[in-house]
Amino acid sequence: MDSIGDKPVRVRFAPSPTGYLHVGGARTALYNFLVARKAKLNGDEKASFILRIEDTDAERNRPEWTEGIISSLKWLGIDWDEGPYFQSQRSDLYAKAADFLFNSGNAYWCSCTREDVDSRTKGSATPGYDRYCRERGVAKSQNSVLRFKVPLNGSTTVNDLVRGAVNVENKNIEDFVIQKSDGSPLFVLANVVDDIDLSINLVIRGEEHLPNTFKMALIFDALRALYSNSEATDSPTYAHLPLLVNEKRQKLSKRRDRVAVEDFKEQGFLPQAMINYLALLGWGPGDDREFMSLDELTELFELEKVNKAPAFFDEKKLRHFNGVYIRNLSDEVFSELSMPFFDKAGLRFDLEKWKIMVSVVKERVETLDDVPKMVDFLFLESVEIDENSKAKVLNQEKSAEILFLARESFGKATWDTDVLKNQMLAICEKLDLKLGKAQAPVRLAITGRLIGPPLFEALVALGRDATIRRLTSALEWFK
RNA sequence: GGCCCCAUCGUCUAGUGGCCUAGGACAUCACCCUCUCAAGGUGGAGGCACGGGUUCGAAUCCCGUUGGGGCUGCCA
Repeated sequence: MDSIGDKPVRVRFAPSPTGYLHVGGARTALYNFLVARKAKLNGDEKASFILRIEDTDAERNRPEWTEGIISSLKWLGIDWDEGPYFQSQRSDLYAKAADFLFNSGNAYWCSCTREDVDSRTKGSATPGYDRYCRERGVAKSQNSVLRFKVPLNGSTTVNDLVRGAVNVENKNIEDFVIQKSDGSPLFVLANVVDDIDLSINLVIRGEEHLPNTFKMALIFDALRALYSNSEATDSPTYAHLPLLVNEKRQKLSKRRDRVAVEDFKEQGFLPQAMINYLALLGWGPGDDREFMSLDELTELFELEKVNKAPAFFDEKKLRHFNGVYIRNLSDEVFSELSMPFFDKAGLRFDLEKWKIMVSVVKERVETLDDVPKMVDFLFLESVEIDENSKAKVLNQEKSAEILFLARESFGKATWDTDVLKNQMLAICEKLDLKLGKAQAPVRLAITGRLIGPPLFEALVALGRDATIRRLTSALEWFK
């Protein structure tokens, strides 16, 4: 989508600050961002990506959630051109629209309580509001809500870039509430008013909003006269994105699923990997490419190629992507990015030791959170020996000899990976063992585990004194 | 229940009537490489939900069935 007709593309991401930014929201934001960016790339210089905070529900909104959403977007590298606009600061607009809808006969006051409606419609074939107050001429009061007067006949069609034309009979749309009894607008009203006011011409959002879209189209038509002097007389184009679902194929939920973007940051995922993976959930470039930078995504992304079916957010694949992105980092950057994770692990960190390990660790982790776990033994006074591994080593023949000979030769060897390896090779020859077998007891003594980073780099980083000490204490196992 | 959406390997996808004996990636299995573990390499298993049409020809178009999901709030 290069442009909407001849007008500059104006898209928006409109989160509600009732929780952190989750991956589904992040993907929606990303697609909006890519569309605007691509439009600019193709010469639509005024294309704009707008951030709008939908905080009309005073009960649930918290400023700290807004902060969280904004910082998550920034972390991901998703930047907006305009805003953030806050709906809570634009009440006049919605009140004016609500008044207009009432005065033009498109809305009416309703004093029914939830219980009233439920008792009347119990057992009815058409649940939902029964239009009870539609012609009663109820006056505005502290207990009344404003409802939209949905046409009884005809049908409403929404043109969707992803799904094509979607149609619903108006009689199946209930007379929905557009303004609460406290005077604040509901989502459908505020959303339409702002889209008009901000001249949004392309709405990209999650599929859960598809049913709302019919109501919005109705509101839009009814409001046309109010805004007849403005440019926004054409309804925006819509693109409803397939939902992101959990393993049970249900919509990702903030309460049920652990999907906060900030959590992924905490766990040591890289924003570039997140972006790349998220972009692929519901879209593909058409060939077999999977790894793409933001610039490449911008160039290749096409809303029209977005899938219709829901996509499972697979953390396994995300981890794989993250590992690839980590391995592509320079040692310097990787080392730098690891620092906060060492802090978090609370180890007695030593930069000189770490420097020796950087490149070999980089090849072996999938998240930055894995980093301290892999080299913790370097920063501990003594290591905790894994019991299962110890049992294996004790069962293995010649373990004691290996440890004894290693301590002897390491005591006087030049402290260098190649030298140490050759020393071990000599021991192997003497005991008629393969290095793979012989290194195990030493590794356990030094790191406490049987798996870990390459042994000789680890020894060099640990230092001679600590190495000898750990070998000596391992020798105690055999007494 | 009603309205709406959706349906290619376990997962994400390529595929837009013949190039499909359905391609790639993650996960999985085997082997190779190897100081353990990774990474890398090679190979394997694994899919067009089902039933009808349309057509010389369908994963691709149409209808139905089944299955899944979303919405159904004075939330967004």
